[in-house]
Amino acid sequence: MPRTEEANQQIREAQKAKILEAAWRVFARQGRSATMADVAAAADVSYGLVYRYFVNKEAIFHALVEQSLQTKDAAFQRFEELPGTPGERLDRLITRLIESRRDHPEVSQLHAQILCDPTTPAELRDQAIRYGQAFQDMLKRLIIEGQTLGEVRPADPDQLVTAVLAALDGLTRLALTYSERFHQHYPDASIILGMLKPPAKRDRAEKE
Amino acid sequence: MPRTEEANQQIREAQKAKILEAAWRVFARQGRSATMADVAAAADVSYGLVYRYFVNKEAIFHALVEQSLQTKDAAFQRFEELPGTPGERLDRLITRLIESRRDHPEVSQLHAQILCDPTTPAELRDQAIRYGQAFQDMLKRLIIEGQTLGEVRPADPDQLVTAVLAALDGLTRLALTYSERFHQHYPDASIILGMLKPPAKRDRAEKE
Amino acid sequence: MPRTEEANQQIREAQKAKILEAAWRVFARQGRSATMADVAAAADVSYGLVYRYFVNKEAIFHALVEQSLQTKDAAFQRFEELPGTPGERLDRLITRLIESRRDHPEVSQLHAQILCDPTTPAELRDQAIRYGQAFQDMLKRLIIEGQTLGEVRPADPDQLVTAVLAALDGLTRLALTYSERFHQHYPDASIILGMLKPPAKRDRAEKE
Amino acid sequence: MPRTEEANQQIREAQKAKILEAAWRVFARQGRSATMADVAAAADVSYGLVYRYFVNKEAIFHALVEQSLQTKDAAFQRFEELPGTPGERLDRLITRLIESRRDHPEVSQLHAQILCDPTTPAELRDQAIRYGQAFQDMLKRLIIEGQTLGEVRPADPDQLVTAVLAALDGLTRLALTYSERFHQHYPDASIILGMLKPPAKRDRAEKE
DNA sequence: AATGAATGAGTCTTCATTCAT
DNA sequence: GATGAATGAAGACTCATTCAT
Repeated sequence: MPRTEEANQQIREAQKAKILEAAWRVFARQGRSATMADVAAAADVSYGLVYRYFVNKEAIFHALVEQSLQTKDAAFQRFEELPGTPGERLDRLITRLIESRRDHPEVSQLHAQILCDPTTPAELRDQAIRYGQAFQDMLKRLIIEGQTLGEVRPADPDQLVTAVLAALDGLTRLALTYSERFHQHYPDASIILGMLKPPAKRDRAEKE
Repeated sequence: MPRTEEANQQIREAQKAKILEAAWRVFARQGRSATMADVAAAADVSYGLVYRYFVNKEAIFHALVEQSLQTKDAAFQRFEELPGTPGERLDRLITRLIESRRDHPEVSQLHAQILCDPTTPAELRDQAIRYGQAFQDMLKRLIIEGQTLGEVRPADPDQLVTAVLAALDGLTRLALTYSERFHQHYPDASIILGMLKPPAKRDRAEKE
Repeated sequence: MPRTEEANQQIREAQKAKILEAAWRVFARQGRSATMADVAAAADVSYGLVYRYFVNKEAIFHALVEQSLQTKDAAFQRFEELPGTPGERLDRLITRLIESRRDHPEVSQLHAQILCDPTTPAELRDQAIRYGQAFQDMLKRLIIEGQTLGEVRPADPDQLVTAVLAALDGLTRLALTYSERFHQHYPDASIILGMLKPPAKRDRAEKE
Repeated sequence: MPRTEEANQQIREAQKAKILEAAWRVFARQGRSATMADVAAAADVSYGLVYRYFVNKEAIFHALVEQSLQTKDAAFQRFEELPGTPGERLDRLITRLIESRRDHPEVSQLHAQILCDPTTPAELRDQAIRYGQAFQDMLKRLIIEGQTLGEVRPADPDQLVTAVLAALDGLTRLALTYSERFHQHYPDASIILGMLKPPAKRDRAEKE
């Protein structure tokens, strides 16, 4: 007696989710060198089943990136609607990001792996790059607004965006690399924000 | 008639250098997944010859890290002897590092690859980590000195070190990832230094 | 629908047995220099499949030695329970061994190969050496008992054991080397037993 | 100023002898798996020079076998001229062989290696087999003569030859394999000779 | 839908042999 | 005659992917 079409659909979705969830863990830890067998084992699923849901290894990465994309997009969506001056909102955004990278590093780790590994196919890489775009756009907008109010350092907005991205990525990779030893010195958001804040009078005076 | 021992010595050094030079290019671009055949081809040398100069693939990485280690150590050595207040020297140090990462990214790239790839053997990883230690120590010293003079933001020195390292690493990886497209927005040193500079009065007032 | 676990179990055992059986033939003939491809081909199995059942080449040798170990141990076990005087039992033991080496030389051949090849890893070599120990012990016991009854030549039991072992090993290697041409002159057990039998009176008289 | 032709000739012979001497040691210990580099190093000679004197690795084995062939042939020649009854001469022959195998095992070891290693080319193998022929022939002759005098066990002479050869070969391989541990139990010649001596009366009675 | 046995192309490494000097 | 740098074919092992059940 065959299952109903609907029941099959549910099973399919559940299995796919289970595999993806396992893939998050496995690839975050072991990078692209993790094997399909690792994924299957982590998902507690048979070897061949992974191929029923994903045509190949790369497809899993696609799905992972896609998933993080959606999550982030939603998060930024919500963020844009929050109140406050641009400077205040930048504070909150950066603070939240730093905290989330410290406490839930999987997403950033996977991202770092994909971008760092040169064997990543171009298509997947581009997709991963696109992932940060929404964030970059928003950041740039906030920075420009903040600059008009004097809340943000008067520098090229694109450079400021780059610097913040770099710092965040760097934190992810350090966390990935040095692990425990590093957590003790995880920097406070205010330090990172120093890149955005207008310099102290003294500094400006010195430069002149 | 055989070559003189001296001539052989020269050939060996030249070949070893040629292979290492090729390895820099290949591994910086392709990471640990580059094959020995890639290296041999890049060095324009036969497959087996690479093994005459390096016992195995890992030995090449060791040699590369060792090489960068020496370069950096020497650079820091010279740096420590330069004059100026801690703040001024920090300025110069960071500026120089940012520039060198922008203009000669191979070293940092290789480093990022080795640390990022989870398959890197522990010994090699440790060696690569050691590589940054001299820099970290110096940075911390300068920061602490700078704080006593009020030139550096009054925050946990270890966190400041971490933040600077993260930003530099992040820049390397962004440069590696986004390549050309990214260079246009490569941040000015003053932005990165914003993490170290004392915050403007306004900020401090807000916090109180 | 997947196979039952039981069916898989059967397949695995059958395949493992098939590969081992092929390994017996291949390694007995070609020694440690036989390739994994040879084994796979002899087993009529793909290259990679051998590695599903044996982690590496050495593991196959271990399995082969282990297998012969069990066979021999069982044979000796049965033998120890047989009736007769020590001399009679020695006769039967040697006779049987000589015949089995003539008729089923694979085991002894593999053994000779492993011990003869200086590249054999120590662990495997030790295992192969252990293989003969049970036989040596029994032989020595029978010899000593036989000597008390005057059935065995009064000489150092260890030397007698060594001599018998040497003769048997020599037969194996000759069989391995000279093959067919040799079988016609394969010695009767009584000749080998001449090393154990008490010398004729005349001999003893001559020596005095 | 070129050397004289004669001087060159001398150099050539000296070098060839040096390489062969090194080859004896290296191949006796490591078998056919020893590398050409091993030989060159043992001869304290450059890598490429070995190829000037021997077209390839196999040629070295040929030369080694040839060399032992000559040595042995000469030894047997001398032996055939010695006085005594066949039985006495057998005693002396076997005794001497056993002693020489115990005290100078290199020749027999190399031989064992060549015959044992299945990768040995047929030509070389045949040459090595031929090596024992002179000895076998003499042995058979002595045995037959001894049998007419009642000094040797009345059995098929070919089988007796085979048994003696096997025992000697076995001793060599045991010596090669078990090394020191084995020397303590190295059998006395009289034990091996037991295979040739006529059985004691009791034995013959049993058989009838 | 699910399983895991089977395949084989790709990579590292060794070493006999060649060749320029 | 002598040297040792250079070559490349061969073999062990891994793992993404396919397929019979």
